Amino acid sequence: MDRGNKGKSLVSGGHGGSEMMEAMRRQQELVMQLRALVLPLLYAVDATSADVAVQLFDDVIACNISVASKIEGFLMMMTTTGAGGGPVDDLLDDKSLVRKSNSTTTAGSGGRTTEQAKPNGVGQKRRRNDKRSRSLVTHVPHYDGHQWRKYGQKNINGRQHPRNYYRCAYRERNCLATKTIEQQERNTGTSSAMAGEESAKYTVVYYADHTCKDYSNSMSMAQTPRQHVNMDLRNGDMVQTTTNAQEPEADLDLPALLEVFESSLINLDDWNEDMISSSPV
DNA sequence: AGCATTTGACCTTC
DNA sequence: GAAGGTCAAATGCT
Repeated sequence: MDRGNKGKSLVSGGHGGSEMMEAMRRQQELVMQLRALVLPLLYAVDATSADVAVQLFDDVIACNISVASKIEGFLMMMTTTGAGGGPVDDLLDDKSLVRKSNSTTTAGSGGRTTEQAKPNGVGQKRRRNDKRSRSLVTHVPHYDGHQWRKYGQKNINGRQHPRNYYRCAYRERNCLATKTIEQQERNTGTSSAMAGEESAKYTVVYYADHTCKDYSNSMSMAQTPRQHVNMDLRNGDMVQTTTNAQEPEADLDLPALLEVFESSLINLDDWNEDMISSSPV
């Protein structure tokens, strides 16, 4: 439904800062995808080179984050001092942003009350128009450098394909990152089902940031967890799971992985707002 | 046996 | 009340 778009505030185009943030974010995503592609293969060939690659990737990401934070600071200054004013007005125009934090105190009607209102936010509902979300369109929704565990699937009203819900596999480390993956409507004129699957695009929406990053990085330095990429035949979906398989994966879909660099579209409408709303106080 | 996924129920938001 | 998001028991897989 268009419910999710109802409150979608618009960052007016042409803001230099927004464009820069867009580029930085896109760069981050692409580096993460490249990291997920290269490291498993490299570890299978030469662990030493792989360690160097890990450092290089981390350095690139660190540089990116550094620049992004500077831009963020600049944007913050512009908005809090009232200069420009546009983005702030847009944000306040969104009802979801005004949504109070006291809604958490109302949790307590059903049978799971205390279990659900956990202090770390686990069990709290998120909305599709959550301002902290970022979306990505890709052919390979599972190659993002993180391990995910599926926890739900829903048929969405009026959609051809169900929406799949994933949370970070390191949730026990208080990593609240989640994402949803939804296959986009198939293009008309597709002659065969297989062709349709192969060219399928997925909308991936990320919620919250990974707080398990340090852990995964340190793990990759010492012993990169082997990742298995399996084909979920029922959904035509690839599932990346964390296992301790001994053999290097031979089932990585390289063409599909490479394709992501040509086809990924990052929808950054919300990212600028995200940076503003989630900035430290 | 242990772990991940599936799926129906429950809860929150709109 | 409908729709979306999450939980958790059941199920399947390795």
